[in-house]
Amino acid sequence: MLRAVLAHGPIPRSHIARLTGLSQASVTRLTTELLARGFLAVAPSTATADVGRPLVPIDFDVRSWVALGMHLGRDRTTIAVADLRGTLLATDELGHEAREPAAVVRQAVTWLRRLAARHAGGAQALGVGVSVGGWVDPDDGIVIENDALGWRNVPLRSRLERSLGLPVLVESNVRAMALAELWFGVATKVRSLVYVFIGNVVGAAIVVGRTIHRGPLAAAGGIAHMRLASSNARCSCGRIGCFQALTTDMHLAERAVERGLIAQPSIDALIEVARGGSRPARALLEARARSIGEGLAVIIGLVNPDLVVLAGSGVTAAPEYLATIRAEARSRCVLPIDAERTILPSGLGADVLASSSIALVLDAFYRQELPDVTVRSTRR
Amino acid sequence: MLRAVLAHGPIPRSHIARLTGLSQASVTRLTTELLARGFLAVAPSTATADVGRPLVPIDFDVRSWVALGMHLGRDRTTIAVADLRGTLLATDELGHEAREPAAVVRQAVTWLRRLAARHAGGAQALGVGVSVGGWVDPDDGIVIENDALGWRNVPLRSRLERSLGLPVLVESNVRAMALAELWFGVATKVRSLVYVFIGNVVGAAIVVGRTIHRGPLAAAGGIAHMRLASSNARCSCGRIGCFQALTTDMHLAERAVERGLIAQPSIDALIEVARGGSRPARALLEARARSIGEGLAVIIGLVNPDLVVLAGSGVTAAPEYLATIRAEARSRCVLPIDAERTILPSGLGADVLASSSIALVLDAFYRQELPDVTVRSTRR
DNA sequence: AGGGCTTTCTTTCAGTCTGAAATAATCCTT
DNA sequence: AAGGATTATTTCAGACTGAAAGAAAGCCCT
Repeated sequence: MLRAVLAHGPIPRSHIARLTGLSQASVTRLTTELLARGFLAVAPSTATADVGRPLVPIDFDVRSWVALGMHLGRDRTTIAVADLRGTLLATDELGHEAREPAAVVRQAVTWLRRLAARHAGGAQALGVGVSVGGWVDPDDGIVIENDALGWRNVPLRSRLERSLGLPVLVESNVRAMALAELWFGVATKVRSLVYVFIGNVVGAAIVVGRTIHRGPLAAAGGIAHMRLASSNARCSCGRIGCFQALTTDMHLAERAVERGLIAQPSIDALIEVARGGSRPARALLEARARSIGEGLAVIIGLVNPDLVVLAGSGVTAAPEYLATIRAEARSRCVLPIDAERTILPSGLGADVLASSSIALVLDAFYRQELPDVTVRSTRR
Repeated sequence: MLRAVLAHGPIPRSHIARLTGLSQASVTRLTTELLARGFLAVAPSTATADVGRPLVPIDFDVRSWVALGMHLGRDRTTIAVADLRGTLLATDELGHEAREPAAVVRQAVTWLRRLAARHAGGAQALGVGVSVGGWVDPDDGIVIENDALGWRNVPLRSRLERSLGLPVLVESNVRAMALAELWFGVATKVRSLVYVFIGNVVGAAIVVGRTIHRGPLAAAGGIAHMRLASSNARCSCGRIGCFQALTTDMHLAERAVERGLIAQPSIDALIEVARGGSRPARALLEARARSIGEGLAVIIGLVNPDLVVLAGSGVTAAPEYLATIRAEARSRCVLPIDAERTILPSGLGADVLASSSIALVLDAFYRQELPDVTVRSTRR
């Protein structure tokens, strides 16, 4: 029901009933409960049909509840406050003072408290979504391994729950971003999805039946060392031709430096040069796009999702290569895929990090998995 | 509930309640309904605890219902009758007289009717599972493409339902086999699974949350053209190093002929020679095992299933190479996988084809997806 | 202004499913 | 034959559902 409200903005009860297949009676009962709990509110009625009892549009109550989120990145923490619809009310970025878990957590907690106090307007917080890179076990809320921060087995959830007194949802950043895409991005109407992130690291998240598939080790989505045939670049794992070695920003930038196209290894500089007309720079970026397409073909062949969403600086910084990616994926794939429709760039803008941490909370909320928030129908 | 009965054989109601988490009251109600409908029966009581009211073991009623199945292969049709537990009551193989859909279907229907009449003992048939190679759309029951039989867009289900008057479930053979593994094989206790078949063709099936994931084109599990780096064998698709080109029986047999190891391209002959001590023959098989392991590493990294099940003549005919497959997969995989536990050979014997067609019916039955069979609790 | 008309929303009612707890059943032990 | 132990059944109340009847709230028309 909440999904119908999310998807269709302010919406009258009778439409909800039609969309969800529930009876009007059930919708009324549920909405009264949700109105009482402060999750929904009556929206100002817009001009509607000129006959019959007027529609009463229902919408999320953006005043009484908020979701909080934080993304713990290599160099900075992004914190966010958002309403139930996922609209960001405020975000902030904090440069790390130190990378020790204790210091990062302390800083994030302090500033998140402050941000919430200032922008939540007295609303209650549903919970806190924590998006963090590397290998994460969401069930226990533990960061198993994060090279960027140098963390190993950090019990993030228990620490944060203790100091914030709110439900905390820890998840890998790639999976969090996939959820954001699923709720607020281009994948809202899709059942299965593979989200592919290509930036300084590469990773994927698999969604089947609108549920993230994590696997027993919470490690599903590992595409870094998928072997591609198109090159023999050496990967940090010691092997040759890994997807990671061919597609990360860093790899490309280093190649460009080797070839004297740019002075410092920076992907932005390389894109700049390519846009300036440099043939070899463009060739490098084209080659990466083909590698990405090649990898996608493998993923699409194996998983055949409704949709593939591409994200990360490796894709968004130079969208002009999307066509190459699509063409390569299509030609490598035995399936007759419609690449224009099934391979899409991320629908989230610059606020991906903030949105993705928020998506963790709202996903749990919509699924009724949040510990203290359960909705049952009222009977009088 | 039925799953508990399937897993734990004859089992008293109170145990079912404990296993399923239902209350004893609900279990009683459901069992009485299922007993009345002839799905369950009271089993002969075995000697049990020597105090208290004796347990009444409940088991499937193997007399009043059966499942029927057929596998349409390249050269022959396998037909089967089985009880609700999946135990085969009778199977038969029919060589095709012709490969036209009409001829194959007519023959299969005739003989399946006869087999059922003879071995079902008056039991009703739940439905007919049809396992067929190639690209199949199970929703519409259409065989989109099957090269072995030369079929294109054959509306198999509608034809069979008309002539048999029973619910018909059409599914690709690989997915049917994965279901059989899920219900009767080594994957009964597992939530997610990738089933990898390697024989004259290669293919996979993906199970997440004990449900087959098919994807929008019903094409999930395509691993044939996944690129491996270990060789440059040319695939029928025109590319180099495809998984298919490196691992099918036919490919291996042809290689062996090229190298003069055997006279006729036959995988069995090659295995024979290798077992006889031929170094180059063994090297060929070892190389295939490593290729398979390499492919598995990609699959495991991406999907991270609870379990990988290997099947098909490419694996079962020469089980001595399983260790190589596992070792290669483990070494190629960045995850710390326990290959001995998570990569297993199929748990089904020679009756795979029959069992897999039966699994289609029982899977639908257990999920209550069979059109005329729905169970609701009784109230008096 | 007030009675129809139309549509939305609410309430009533009956039905289904559930589990807790009381009750019945059935065996073994003494 | 009574007592004990345990399983199976029934009774009961609670939760949820949809169908249908009823109330509400606007417009239209005279």
